[in-house]
Amino acid sequence: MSRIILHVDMNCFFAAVEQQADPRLRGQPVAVIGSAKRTVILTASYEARAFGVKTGMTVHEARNRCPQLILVFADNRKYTRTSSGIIEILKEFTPQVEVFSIDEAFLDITGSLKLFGPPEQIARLIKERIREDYGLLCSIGIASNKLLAKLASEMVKPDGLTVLQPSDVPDVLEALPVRDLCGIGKKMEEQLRSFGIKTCGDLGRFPVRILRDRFGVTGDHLHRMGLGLDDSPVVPVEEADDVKSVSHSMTLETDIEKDAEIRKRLLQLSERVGRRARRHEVRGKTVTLWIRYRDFSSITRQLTRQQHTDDSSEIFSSACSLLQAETLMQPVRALGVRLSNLCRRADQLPLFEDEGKRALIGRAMDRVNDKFGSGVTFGSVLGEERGSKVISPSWRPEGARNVEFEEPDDGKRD
DNA sequence: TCTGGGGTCCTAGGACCC
DNA sequence: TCTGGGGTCCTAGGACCC
Repeated sequence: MSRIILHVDMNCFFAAVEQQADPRLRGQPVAVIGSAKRTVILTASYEARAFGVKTGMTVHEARNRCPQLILVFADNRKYTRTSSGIIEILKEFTPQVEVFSIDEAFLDITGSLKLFGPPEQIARLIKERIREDYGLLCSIGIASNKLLAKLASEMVKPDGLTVLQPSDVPDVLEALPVRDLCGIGKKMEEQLRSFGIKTCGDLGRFPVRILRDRFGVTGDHLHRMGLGLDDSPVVPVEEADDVKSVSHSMTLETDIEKDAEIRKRLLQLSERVGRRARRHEVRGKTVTLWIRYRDFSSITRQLTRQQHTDDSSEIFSSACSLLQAETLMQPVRALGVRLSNLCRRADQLPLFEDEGKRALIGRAMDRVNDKFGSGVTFGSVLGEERGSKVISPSWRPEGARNVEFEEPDDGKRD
C-alpha cells in the first residue's frame, strides 16, 4: 500500500520567530546572525530576501544589497522552544514524526486518515494550529515518499500547500533540475552534467550501470532519485539511531599562530565536547582535531585512544598531541574538536582512583556551568567565551544532538 | 569588511590478522 | 619460490544537509 508523507518546512524560521517576538520587526527586512564578527546570515525574512539577502551570505554583502537591513543575534533558546512546541503539534496527528532539522519534519500520515480526514485537510489543520499557537507560517508538501514530499514543500513559499499526485510525478520530474533534489549538491550537479544529465528526467533514463560504475552505491541511489523513488521510512525521534559524534568548532575573531593561543582554544572546545558527551552519557574513542587555515584550506588529524572517554582533560590532551605532531602551514582561522567512535557510558567503577576523581570534578563543573553559564574550566584562565552560539540544523529535541541551550538538568545524575 | 557550525555518509589507502 | 583474499580497524578528505 502506498504511503502518504507530509513534509513540513517552517518559513524563514529564525527570522519569523524574531518577528513574532518583537512586533517592531514585522514587515521589516530582518536577518539573523550568529556572532558579531566573521559570521554569515543564518536566516533572512522575506522582506530581506526581496533585496537578495540569502542564507550563507556575509553581513557585508547583505548590507550592500539591503542597507536598511536589521540584524538580530540568534537566540537559540527561543528557537528550540518554539521548535519543540511545533513538534508536539505534529505529534497530535501521527506518532510517525521525523525531525529533520530544527525547522523541518516529515510525517507519515498513512494511518491517520480515518481519524483526521484526507491529507490536504490534515495539512490545513497543521498549518492552522502552528499559526494560531505561534503566529508562524509553514509550507507543506504531500506525496508518496520523503523525497517527493520535500520537493513539493519547496514549490510554494511562504505558506504553501502542495500535493504531488503520483500521476503528476513524471511530468514534474521531467524538467526538474537535478540540483533541486535533496542530496544533490553543487559538485554532484557538475559531475552529472559532464554525463549530459541536467534534469531528473535525464537522470532517471540514464543507464544505471554507468552511474554505478562511476559513483558506486550512490549510483543506484541517484538512479532511483531520478525516477522519484524513495522507500526510506519516516523515523520517529524515539527510534532514531544514537548520535555518532559530538563536536565543537569556532572561527576565531582574528587568525592566530602561537601554540599557547591555539591550545587555549582547544581547551575550551575540549571542555564543551566533554561536557556534552557526559551530559548525554556517551564516551568516545577517537578524537579529531580540525584546523582551518587563513586561506580556508583545512586539515583533520585524528587518533584513536585505547579506551573510551568522556573526560575533557583527556580529550584535550589528545587534541594537543595531534597539534604537536603537526607543522602549521599558515595562521589558523578556525579550530574544531570532535569526539567519535562513541559508545553509551557504562556506569562501571573507574579503574583508577585518579580517574574517578577527575570524573567527579568534571560533573561538578558541569553543574556549576549549567547554573551560571560556561566558564568554569580546568584551571586555565580563559578569556570570554568566543564560540559562536549558533544552533545547528542537526538539532534534535532530545538526545546528544541537542547541541547547546538545553535546560540545565536536575542535577540528580550522580 | 569576504566566506558559521554540527552533523552524516562515502571513498580510498594502509596495517594487520587469519 | 609461493606472492590470494576477506574482514576489520584506522586515517584523511570531501560532499552534502540545514
